[in-house]
Amino acid sequence: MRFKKEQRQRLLIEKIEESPFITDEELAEYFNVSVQTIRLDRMELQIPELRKRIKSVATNQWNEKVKSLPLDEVIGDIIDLQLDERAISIMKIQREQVFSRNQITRGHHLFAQANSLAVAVIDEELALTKKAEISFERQVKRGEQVVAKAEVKEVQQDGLTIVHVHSYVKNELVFSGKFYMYRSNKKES
Amino acid sequence: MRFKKEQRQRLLIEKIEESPFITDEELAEYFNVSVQTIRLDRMELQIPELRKRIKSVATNQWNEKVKSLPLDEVIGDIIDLQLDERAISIMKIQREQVFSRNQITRGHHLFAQANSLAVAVIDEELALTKKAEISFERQVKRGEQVVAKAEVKEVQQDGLTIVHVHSYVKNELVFSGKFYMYRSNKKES
DNA sequence: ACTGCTTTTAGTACCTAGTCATAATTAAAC
DNA sequence: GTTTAATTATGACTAGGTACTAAAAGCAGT
Repeated sequence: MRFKKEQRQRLLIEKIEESPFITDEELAEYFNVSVQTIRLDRMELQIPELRKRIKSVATNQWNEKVKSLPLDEVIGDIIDLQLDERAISIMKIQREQVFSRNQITRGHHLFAQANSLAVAVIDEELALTKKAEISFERQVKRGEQVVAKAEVKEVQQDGLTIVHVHSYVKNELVFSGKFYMYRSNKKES
Repeated sequence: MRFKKEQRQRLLIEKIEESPFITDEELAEYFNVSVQTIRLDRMELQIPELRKRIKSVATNQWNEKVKSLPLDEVIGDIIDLQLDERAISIMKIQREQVFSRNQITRGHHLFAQANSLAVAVIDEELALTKKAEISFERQVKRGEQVVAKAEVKEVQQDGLTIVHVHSYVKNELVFSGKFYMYRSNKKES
């Protein structure tokens, strides 16, 4: 039996996402319907024709290659910042940040958000991480919004600064870390 | 004056390389010759038609994307892997990975390399990081090649696995970390 | 069983950005 | 000034569509 419209259209979206270089004819064969049906579906779903899909893949990545370089000096969006005191950033977990098998966020993204927040909160041209103790408290899934809160705990006379970062999804702790930061061009990150 | 054949063909190659999404008609206008001449030129020079050029850009980059997701599942290139024993990966620091001000690698990239190596070394469908203690020993600059070595230190009966990762630039320790990993769908990363 | 509605097919004309082949025109070389 | 090379024109055909019209099939309620 062939699928009915609704399901076919859902599958169509997937199919095209998965392999955008497929013609209407091939799709028609795949779904065992006429070419016209596929075209109606594409129209309803606002899916452009093959050539435009190909072109957009080509141009997107043309642009991405040029573009995707800045943007991530800080991971996540900083929404509050009190230098040398505290800072808050939010980050929504995207598809690219999760393991495809189970949709769980790969740890280094949570670390990156926290670490870059720890860098940002310090009132200095540049701070570098010297050491960190971190703990992943609960799994974070795709689509969830992670709120990271950094607090400067201690500034030693040599500049070493201890920053605590706690990350939450809806008030639930998902990550915590204690970062030992050096100011300016002293040590490492 | 219009160029003569030889020169026009040299420029044609450049032009198409520079902006591969240009039609024969636009090229004809650009060089002030007929469309047919452009087509003859393309034939002589073995340059495929617009649609094939677009498609090849798209497939190239689509493959890269498809490849670079699983390849991105591990940060850096794994060059040695002994499951549940040890693993080595290398990563060359690119422009995008450093602070533009001083060319020092942002910490989360070193962490990401180490963390994903710790995930990879574990002989399980999927491992998640529970906790980590890490230390940035020396600054890493753009262009340097970081060699991360992971060693499985301890596997407890509940599956908790401790992995040590040491990262080097030319035999000099730049990063070290102790990762507490859970196997499969137990806790967090 | 018949009506009314949605869904699916079919068919036509037209489009873009080409290919391939042939012929005619123009420019350059000797 | 003729020959050769380069350019342009012309017509037929292609893939992968759009846009539109119209017929047929499927089904749901009465």
